[in-house]
Amino acid sequence: MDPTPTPTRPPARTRIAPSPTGDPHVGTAYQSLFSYALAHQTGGRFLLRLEDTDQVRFDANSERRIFAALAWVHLLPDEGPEQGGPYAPYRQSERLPIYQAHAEQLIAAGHAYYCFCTPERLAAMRKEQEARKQPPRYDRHCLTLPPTEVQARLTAGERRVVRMLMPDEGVTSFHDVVRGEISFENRLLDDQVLMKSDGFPTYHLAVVVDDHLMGVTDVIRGEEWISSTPKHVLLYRYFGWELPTYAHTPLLLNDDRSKISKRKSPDKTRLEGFRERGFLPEALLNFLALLGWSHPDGQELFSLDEFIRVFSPARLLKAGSVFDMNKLIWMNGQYIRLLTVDELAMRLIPYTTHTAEEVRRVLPVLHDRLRLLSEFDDLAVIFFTEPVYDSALFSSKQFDAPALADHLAAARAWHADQPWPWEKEAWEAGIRQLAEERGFKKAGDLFMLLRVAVTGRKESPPLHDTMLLLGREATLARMDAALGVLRGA
RNA sequence: GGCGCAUUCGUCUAGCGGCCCAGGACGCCGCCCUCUCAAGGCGGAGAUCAGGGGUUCGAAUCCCCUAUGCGCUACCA
Repeated sequence: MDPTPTPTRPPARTRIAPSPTGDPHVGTAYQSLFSYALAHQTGGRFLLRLEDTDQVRFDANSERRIFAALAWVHLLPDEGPEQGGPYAPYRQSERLPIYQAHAEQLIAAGHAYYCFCTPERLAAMRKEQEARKQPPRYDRHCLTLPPTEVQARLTAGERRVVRMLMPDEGVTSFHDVVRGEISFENRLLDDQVLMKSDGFPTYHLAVVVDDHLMGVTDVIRGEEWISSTPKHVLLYRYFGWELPTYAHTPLLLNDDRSKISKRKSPDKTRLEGFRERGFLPEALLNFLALLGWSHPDGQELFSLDEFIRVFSPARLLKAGSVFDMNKLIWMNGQYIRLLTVDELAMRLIPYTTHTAEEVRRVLPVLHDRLRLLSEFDDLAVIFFTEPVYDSALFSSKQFDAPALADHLAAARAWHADQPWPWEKEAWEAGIRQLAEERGFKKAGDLFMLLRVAVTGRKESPPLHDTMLLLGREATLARMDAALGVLRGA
């Protein structure tokens, strides 16, 4: 039984390279999903590399949280800062000498140069270019500095960056697995900063050096990186390295079709938020897999293992997709229904104030009513807390309050006479007969009267189930309490 | 502004020249089941395949143009 791509390719080494700057992002799980699947379907490895090169935005807690979030969605890396690996260290901040050496190699080869321009000068230059409606690009002021002056300013310890020297002409193109050939004119490329003045590399240098050194064969990343890819391709060429395979995935979108953002979609960006609200990681993953990709057989519900089996980057779509919370919630309900009572009870523990025993007891009647794990306590409250009656709920078209009280009293007496436990068929027949005797136009109205009396709500699991779960004494006591309200009102 | 990428029901998508006056899923509506709410079952509304030109006997599918959207344009990733 193997209807799917027996990969006829060497093992893939893929990576997710988040920057630890805050809340673990849904995009990280989205990208990881594809990279994880490709690596594992080819017998390769999936690695996590921390791109902590921005000292300004760095957040010390972020790494731990990213790792926990990936663990939660079952996308643990095979190599990374926590579990190590043959290409450690996996934090870029611990690889500074490597980037330094590579930057110097580029300078020596004439593919990069030192730049001493101040932020002020660059800002002024950009402003002027903008005013003249020209594309903002570095004017290469420092490219022509005499070598002796460069040397002198270097020894003086002046602040400087290293810039990449872009070719003046020609075209840089690369093949993208999902979009085909993409080309950029070299003369339009800016002389990118490779090494910042604080000694840290920029993304462009670090990603190329590390992907190569770590043996990454397949780069799967978001579409927002397409524009920078020519710079990366040029770097590979300067270093004389073999290019990885590129696959740029579609973007996750806000409702207004802009790139998904915390500001516009606060409920969709934080991975921890999904966990807090009671989404199952397998449902989130399944949902994410269906954004920008579809199962070859049209299946909507499938496991991570199944996804690994059939995933192919070539089936990735080109257009971005809006994250539809409605469908995710539906899918979560599907996954909840797939779980056994015992499994579900275990999963509910972090979301409930009740004991595992209590959860297991009432779960059978709540199972089909749950969409989010966090909804459990609200649904279960009828079993654990005495109802606070809203007299408006008792209102009936047919009877006034005193009449309802009489009916309820009769029903209460009838229940008290029944041998416990109340047997379903007999109980239901009894209620219907009582409804008829007491002149109810619809038997359903008596059921509703009892429902409100016993649960304090107009919606609940089937009444008989509910009463059995509550027990004889509690059920009768609640009827008495309801009677009090009805007579007082 | 420049460059790049994209464009099938409200949303996620199937489709890779004839099987499509476009199929599925979520949502919505109705019906069934039913003591309520769910779950489940059945059915319905919903897309002139962004627009316009080609190519072809035949185009959602290939080519060109236009429009629109998005992305990038930092010593952020």
